[in-house]
Amino acid sequence: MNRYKRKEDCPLTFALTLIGSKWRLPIIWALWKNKTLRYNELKRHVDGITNMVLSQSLKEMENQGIVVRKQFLEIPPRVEYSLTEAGEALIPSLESLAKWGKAMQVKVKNHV
Amino acid sequence: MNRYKRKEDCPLTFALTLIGSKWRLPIIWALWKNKTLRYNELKRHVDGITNMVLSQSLKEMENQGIVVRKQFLEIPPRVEYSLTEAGEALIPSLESLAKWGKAMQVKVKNHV
DNA sequence: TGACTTAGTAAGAAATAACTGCATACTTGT
DNA sequence: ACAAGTATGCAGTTATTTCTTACTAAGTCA
Repeated sequence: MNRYKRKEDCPLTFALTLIGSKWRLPIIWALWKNKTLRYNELKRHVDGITNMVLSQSLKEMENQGIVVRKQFLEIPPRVEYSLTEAGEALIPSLESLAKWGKAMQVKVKNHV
Repeated sequence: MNRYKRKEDCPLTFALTLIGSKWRLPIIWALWKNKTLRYNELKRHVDGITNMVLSQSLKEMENQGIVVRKQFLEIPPRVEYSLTEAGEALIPSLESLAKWGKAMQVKVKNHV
């Protein structure tokens, strides 16, 4: 008895499609901590991410309204990324989730 | 400059490993709504899930301390699943995330 | 001229997650 | 006797994500 005909209609599932893949949280976190980062700076903050995945993710997050891209017409090129208001609105939820995650980590450690 | 040497140490990333895969939220949600469900009942509530994925997920979630399995020695077999306290502690975070997700859904609809 | 910088792109391979279909062993209802 | 319901599990395949290894443009600096 789901409230939603399609799973995609559930706001929670929808939220997870926005932040649930492997690199979304690290990207959001780096932007939150630094407010504004250039492409390669961001890449250095998100350790291990490839160009492919980073540029793809940024493009998607821009379309989804989580991230703003600001391009300067300079050479060498300069592009700055930051969170939108909607992106920042996500932070409290993430902090709440992180708190739960932390408690779970402790529990697992003590149990095993 | 991550605070954690390994990504797995981040409580947030850890939380997502617990709830981020395709069927975790639907399962948790069904158990939250109904408090206690037998295996096949649960399966009917989580529309489209396969036995493979459901039984696998339940086993993992039991190990992770999110779900309790209570087995009755009857014939035909009876097994009841419910959320642990830790599992229920997750609900407020999910509600907060869902609220954000809902706002994002509206935003996307209005924009496109 | 040739190396260096920045912000990406492209194509294919590899890794991971999920699905399909079937099997179990026992009991109740028709 | 036979179908249906109980709680799973396994093998094999497909689908989805992520990674690898290149490569680009335009200008600067030596």
